Parts: sequence; structure tokens; C-alpha cells
Amino acid sequence: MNKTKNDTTVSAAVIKRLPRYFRYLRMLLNENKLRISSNDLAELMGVTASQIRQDLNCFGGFGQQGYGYNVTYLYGKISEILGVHENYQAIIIGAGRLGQALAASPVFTKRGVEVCALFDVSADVIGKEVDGRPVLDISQMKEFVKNNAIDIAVLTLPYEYAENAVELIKSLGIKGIWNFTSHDMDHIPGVTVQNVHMGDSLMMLCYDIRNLDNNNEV
Amino acid sequence: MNKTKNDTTVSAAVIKRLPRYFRYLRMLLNENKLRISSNDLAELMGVTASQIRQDLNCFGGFGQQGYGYNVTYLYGKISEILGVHENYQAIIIGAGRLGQALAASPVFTKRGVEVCALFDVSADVIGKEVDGRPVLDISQMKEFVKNNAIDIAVLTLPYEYAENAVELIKSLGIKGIWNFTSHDMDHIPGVTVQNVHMGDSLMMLCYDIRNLDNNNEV
DNA sequence: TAGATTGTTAATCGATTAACAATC
DNA sequence: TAGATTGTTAATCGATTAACAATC
Repeated sequence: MNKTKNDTTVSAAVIKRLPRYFRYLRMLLNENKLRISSNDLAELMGVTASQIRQDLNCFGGFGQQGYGYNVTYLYGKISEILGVHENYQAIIIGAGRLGQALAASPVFTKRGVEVCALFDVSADVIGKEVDGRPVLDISQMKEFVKNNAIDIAVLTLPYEYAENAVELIKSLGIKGIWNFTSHDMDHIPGVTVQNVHMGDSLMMLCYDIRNLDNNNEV
Repeated sequence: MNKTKNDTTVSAAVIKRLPRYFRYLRMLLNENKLRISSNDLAELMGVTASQIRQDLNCFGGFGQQGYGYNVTYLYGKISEILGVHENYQAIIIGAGRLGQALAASPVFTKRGVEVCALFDVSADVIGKEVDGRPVLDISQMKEFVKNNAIDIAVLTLPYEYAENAVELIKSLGIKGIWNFTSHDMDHIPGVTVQNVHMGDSLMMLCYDIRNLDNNNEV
């Protein structure tokens, strides 16, 4: 997996940095900056130019000696690597506040992912629309997924109910799970998972604040 | 910063893993498992026992030779390191869908952080309550923060409006920003920031799905 | 051409893992 | 005591940085 131009594996450390490059390149495009050197990009992002050149070279020679990088081209390449143009289709399982917030947020469209529908068990939300997407009964999910070639399931339901959802997801051939439940989901055969633990980020913030305090006290 | 028992710095790599230990230890407590060896915990978490022992030893000898780790004790220690018992007070700036979703989620209470209020500019939400917390007019923020010793500001507003909020935050002595806007906020003097980029996680999911595809095709 | 900046190799640094003595 | 398992040192591995030749 993760082949480069030379058919060697790209490390997870590099992959993890790609979305950040994607964001900064998009920003540059918005500012009509069409050319950038690894040095300038490094300063902008707070990393070393060496790292940027190394990272990009895992996938190919995207720059040009003496010139730097063409932002449009580079943005396109990184988008491609990250699958932005693959037009993945997603459903959201759990139409509570978080599920609805995600459905209405630009997080999907910005990355070329389309949210087709939300699913829930509660009569309170079934039949509603969220930002133009229908909220359907979970019992309709099987047929919906078959008819709509769904690639991604977003789990925004309490983790107690997630197990059933995962079984369904596996059986329907959905390829990726974006997991917002509070429990890690790893090693599901045939399905790739990204666990989002917002709480972890909050705890690191608390750690930093506490550390700030300690330093000030000393 | 980040001192150990020996007054040496703890690496960011270790700190980043602490919240995950916290989660797994809480899980063990819920299952009434009161004792665990580094080996068993390693298997549970999918890491090496060596790493666990090294990580924990950055902060002190939390285990006992021949016995392992007392889960209650270890959970308490890690909670302490992460500032769970510091009773930090938070406000949420931006009472849209995401702000409301966070206010109503257990992500704060599980980590001992209290959400005091939400702030917004829209008359549609000002005056409402979300899970018992008032939604106030942003113009009231200054006084509210002074009266309530707020430690953390959660930014769930469009990033175009975030700059003003950050100025206010700095001037009011708030120590930490939990940033959900789509732009990194770094190097704010006197304030520590955690940037949450959910989109980055979605992109890595897309990358993995695409890679899964490629492998299957070969 | 001369200047700039990449692509890439080599050197350094840090993080992870293995091993084992200490000790409960 | 014997067995188990930590705390900790030493060895390995990988990631980052520095340097520079290639080249636009």
C-alpha cells in the first residue's frame, strides 16, 4: 500500500501531513498566489523546507528547479493523492445534533464528498430534512445503500448502538467509516476507519493550560 | 515545560498518547478491571508493552513490579497530568449547529470541563438555552468572562469572524482556545491553542479508501 | 549565462523496541 | 522463596534536517 513513483511505501507520518498542505495550498490559491518556493511555504506553515521537499518527492517531482512550485498544479496533485476528485458518497448514521451539524457543514463539499442522507431511529427526526438531505429510518438503510453506491458511513450515534451499524456497514460493502463515537474502531476487515476523538484534543488543551500555569508559577 | 519526575522535558509524542490511555483506563474501570499489566494493556490498545512502560515512566513509577498497574490509581494519575480535576470553565463562541452540538455533548463533562455559556450575534439563537446553558449576545461576553473566571474559549464560528473573537480572548486573559474554525491558530502569545481539523481526518479516510481500491485492483 | 531552487543523498536526531536487572 | 512484571538502560529503527549536485 501507499506506493510512490518508485513503488516504495510512503510513511504514515507523511500521509498525515498531506491534508495540511492541501489546506495551505487552497489558502494560497484564494489569495491568488500561483507560485511558491519550499522555503516560503515552510515559513508560512512553520515547518522546514527540507521536510516539504522530502514529503512531496514521495509522490513525484512536483516542482521545478530555480522556480519553485506551481500552486495550482501542486494543489491538484495533492487533491488527487487524497482522493478529492473521487466523488465519494456518504451517509450519516445518527441524526442528532452532531450528525446534523456535520451534514450542514462544508467539511464534505470542500473535499468532494457528497452526503446523500442521514439515518436515525427516532421518530422525532425521521422525515425531516437537514440542509436538503433527507433523514430516513434506519430500516431503510440497506436498500438505500444498495441503490446509491455509498462509500462512506459517518457514525454520529451513541457507541452502544454502533455495533449493529458496523455489522450492516460490513455486509453492505461500505469501504470507510468516519467514526465519531467515543470508542476506537480498528481492524474491521475490508473497511478502513478514521476515529475522531475530539475529546483527546480537549484534553491536550487542558494539559497545555495546566502547563502554562505551572511555568508561570515557577 | 512538560517536566517529569526528573525535571526533564516530556516529548510531544508521549503527551499525544495520554488521552488515549485515559480512555482505555476509563473503559477498564467501567468493566471493573482493577489491575492490568503493561502486556495486557498493550494488547488491548494495539501498542507495545515497552512503549506503555516508557510513557508512564516519564511521569513516575505508577506500577509495581510483579503486580502490574492499579487501574484506579493509574487513571487518577493520568487524569491529574491531563488536568481533569482542574475544573476548567469554558464558553462557546458561535452557537450554530456545531456549537450547540458540542454544548450538549458529554465531551466536556467527561473531562471535568464546565461549559458556562454560549455566545452569538444572531437574534435567532440569543436568549435560547442549550442543554441548560444560556445563549448570550456576544456584546455581553466581556463582562461574563470577567465575572466567571473563564479558562477556555471554544471557537465554533466562521473563521471570518474569529479574528475579533481572538482579540477579545487575549485581552480577557483566557488561557486556551479550542479552535474549530478551518484555519490554524498558532503562536498567539499567552494563549495555548488546539486546532481541530475534522476535515483532515476525512481526507485521510478518503486517502485510505482510494488506497484500498488500488490494492484490490492490483 | 548566472541565480534560484528543486530533487536527493548523507548526517543527525529522536522515538520505539528489546533486554534485563531490580524488586514486589 | 519463586514468579511475575516493572523501571530503566542499551540497541534499533525511522524520521527529520542539512547539504549539495542537478537543472530549470
